[in-house]
Amino acid sequence: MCKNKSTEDTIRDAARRVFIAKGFAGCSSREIAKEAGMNVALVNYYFRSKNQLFQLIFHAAMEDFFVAMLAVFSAPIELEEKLKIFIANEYDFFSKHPEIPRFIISELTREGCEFDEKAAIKERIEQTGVFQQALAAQEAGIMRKIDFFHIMLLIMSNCQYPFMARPLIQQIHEVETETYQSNLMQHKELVIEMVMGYLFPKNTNK
Amino acid sequence: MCKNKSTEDTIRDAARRVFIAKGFAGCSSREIAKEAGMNVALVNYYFRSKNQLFQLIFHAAMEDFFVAMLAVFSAPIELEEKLKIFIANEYDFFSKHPEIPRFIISELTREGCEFDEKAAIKERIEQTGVFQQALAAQEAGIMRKIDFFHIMLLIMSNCQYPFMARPLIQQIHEVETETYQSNLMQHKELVIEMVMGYLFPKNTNK
DNA sequence: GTCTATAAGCTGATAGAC
DNA sequence: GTCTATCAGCTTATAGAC
Repeated sequence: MCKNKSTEDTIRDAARRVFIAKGFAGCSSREIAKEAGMNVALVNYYFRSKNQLFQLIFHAAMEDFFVAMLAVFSAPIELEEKLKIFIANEYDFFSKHPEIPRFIISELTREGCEFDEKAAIKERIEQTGVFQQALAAQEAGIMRKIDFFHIMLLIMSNCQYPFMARPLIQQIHEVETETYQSNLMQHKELVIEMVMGYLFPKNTNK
Repeated sequence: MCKNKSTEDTIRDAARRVFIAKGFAGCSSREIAKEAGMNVALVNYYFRSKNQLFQLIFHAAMEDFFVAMLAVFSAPIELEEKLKIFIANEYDFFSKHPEIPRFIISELTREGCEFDEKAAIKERIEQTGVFQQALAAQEAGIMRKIDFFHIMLLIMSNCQYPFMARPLIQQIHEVETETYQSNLMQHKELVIEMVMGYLFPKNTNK
């Protein structure tokens, strides 16, 4: 009901938009202030420095990114169904936030982007029990025996790249952005079929 | 035999390294000059402006990128073999130039990066005849009937993302860069198996 | 909390000496 | 061709008035 966002929140939201669109190096504090309808002094009053504001936005983006992944892994369902839903969820999430994968990868590549700390992503994935579930499925002969590294990379490649690469693919295929997006909805089904077919090969000898 | 590169070439090579590592917004003309062991005035003497130098580097990178793709498409070999070699070649190329996909996608995303012009990638792919080859294979029932858009996106996702996402994947899996690179060599085989298996389903009923 | 004014430094680009 | 010196304009960040 409170339509009046605080100054702090207004700046934070503007910063998120600008940083995600242009990256840390691609924008100035003044640009963020302008986007928020404020002035530079206010940005530094609330967040001390451009870098500190950036860390805030970046860590929040990483958190959203991983939370979207972890939620499904924790669900008490069969592995095959779980991975299927996982892929579908990733497509839904990135349809709403298509810039996130490029933003995260670009900024992690940039020197001076501290992020060794906390996170501990692997631990958090382990805690969902999905590793053991995969191992069990592999032992039972249901799932192809490949390392979790490859499984994750496979899925992430096919879920994230299509959103990151839109400008490049459009350069090649000369389709409108709307057409591109609807093509990705088809691509999702195709990815599910291919990845699941590969990870869970059915010996269809009746 | 001529070990003395010209000043122009020295600056161009330095610019390539710096631009590809840090992006247009992430570096200054002075930094490029310093990397080349020159001063700013020389950079602008030979290339007029930072932006003009960037366009030169970027267009050359795009050209290398697409030439690496097109070479295989033109070969007079069977489609299945062709795509297999294509994937292997992409992995070889990106092993040597792992920053290229991220560089191209990041800069194409940046506003102010002109590149609608020339290129005409689609035409150049069409001229290799690989489209028709795919259509023929689909008509003959050898190849799964999906649009070339999806085939390309599938292959590019699985060939480019693993190189772009190294910092992110290392964040998750906590492996050394050397280990990561050797994992990608395994991943190549896995990608070939999965993609080829999906595109060319064999009804193994003997 | 919010503003203007200002600090000190970096930026792209050029003029002019050699 | 190569250099130093310099330009106007932008950058991050802060000091001080209100």
